[in-house]
Amino acid sequence: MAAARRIPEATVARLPLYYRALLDTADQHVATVSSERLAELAGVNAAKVRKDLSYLGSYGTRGVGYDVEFLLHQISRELGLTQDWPVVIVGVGNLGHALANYRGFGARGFQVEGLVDADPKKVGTKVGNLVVEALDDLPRIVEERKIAIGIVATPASAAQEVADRLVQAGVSSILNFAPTVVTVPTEVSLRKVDLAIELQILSFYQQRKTPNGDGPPAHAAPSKRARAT
Amino acid sequence: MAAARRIPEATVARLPLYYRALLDTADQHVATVSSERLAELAGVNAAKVRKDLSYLGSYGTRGVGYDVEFLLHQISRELGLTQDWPVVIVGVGNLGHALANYRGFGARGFQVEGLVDADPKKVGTKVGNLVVEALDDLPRIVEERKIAIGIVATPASAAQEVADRLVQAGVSSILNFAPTVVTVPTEVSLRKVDLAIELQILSFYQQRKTPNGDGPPAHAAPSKRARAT
DNA sequence: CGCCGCTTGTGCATGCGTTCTCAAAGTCTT
DNA sequence: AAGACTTTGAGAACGCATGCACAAGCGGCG
Repeated sequence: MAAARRIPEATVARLPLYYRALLDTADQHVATVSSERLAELAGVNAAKVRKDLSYLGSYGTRGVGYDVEFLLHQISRELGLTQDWPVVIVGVGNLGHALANYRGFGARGFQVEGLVDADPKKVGTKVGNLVVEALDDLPRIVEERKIAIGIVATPASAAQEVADRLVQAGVSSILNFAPTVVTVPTEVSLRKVDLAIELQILSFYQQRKTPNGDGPPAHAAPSKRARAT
Repeated sequence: MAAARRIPEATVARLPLYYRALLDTADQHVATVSSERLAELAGVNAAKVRKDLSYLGSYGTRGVGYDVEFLLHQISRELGLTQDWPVVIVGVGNLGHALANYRGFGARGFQVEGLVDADPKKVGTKVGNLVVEALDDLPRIVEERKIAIGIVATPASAAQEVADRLVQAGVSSILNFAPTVVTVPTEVSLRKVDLAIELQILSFYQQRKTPNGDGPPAHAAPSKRARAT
């Protein structure tokens, strides 16, 4: 079993897609899938599926396809889903609230085991079956509940400090929902989800579709100098 | 003006970052920024900033940098943020609720002008200052309010049908939050945000960090050229 | 007025990711 | 048991994105 394989980042990002597709397939009591079928379910193309899976090992059978249960096991092992990951959510506003109640996390082994907010008025209130705790208790919470993953769902202004505190408390992976850039030490993993940015990207392509007739002259001498002479 | 410039996808995805960084800069009454400074604020490197911005045009001044206001205008024009984009959210569960109340959208010109749910019990209830409407009213809503962008915040099981209905109703850009693959005609833009997938990606790297006893050796030589025959 | 220092814009090299293609390797059929 | 058929796994080519390095261009200073 060749350990320490180097799996490209792009492949890692697609493994959860395959995982989900395989779960669906298993639910329908299908024993094997071809790369073609899996590709269809995951919304990618077949060659990519095969190459991605080949990074994990030669788990397919030529002429047949992949054993669904076996592949599920391999991918979940690779993704670290064979264990449960307790997570803490910092910031119990609209978004934090929704995330705390989001069933999709628990279903994949991500149990929300802590809800934290800086606002004293929120501390002590219940969300689902959890009680909101104080930001200052973060180190204790993280240690006691062996939390490795933190979710930042605060306003942008608080995000960097919260991230710092999470790192300080011992968290080594952070998922940031705040609309701002946060930096963390290199040994800490960081991913971000920015809702407004996704819309802006859509807006870019949308705008190119709708030739909105009344378009103002592109070069509408916008204020400042900067282009004179 | 050289219209129809082709802007690489990777660049488009970063323009909102620059936009946000520039807004912050403008708030501090700073008139010009260098690519270096902008890179720092956006969390990328300076060469990338310059290359990205060069796709928009030669808007910088050598020896000086970029005029903040001018660049803001150019980027917002390119991203289509000079106009307002009414959006409709389908699915008023936890997530839909949070999205409906999320201030970040409105701040960038994305006004939520419709909330739709298939559940008759939810129709008629108020969320913020909007009343939830019926799924069947989607065509009317989209047309009357000139909505081009739809947000899917339903459970996975409903997502594909909702997407189909959105397209049918005339929406041409969709942001999908449901944890499933949805397909749309090629002329419709589609982006997805999958919360659980982000956590799974973190889990992958997290697992490689924590040498959890029975696991593979902790250090997976990162610089390994791996290419054994 | 010319020189100097700064910052942009871009050509180029490099690396990563995707896709095409096909031999290898298995199953199924007869 | 052998040949036909199917599907994987990987080599190779291609294309996109990144990062380096530097000339071109601009403002400021002497």
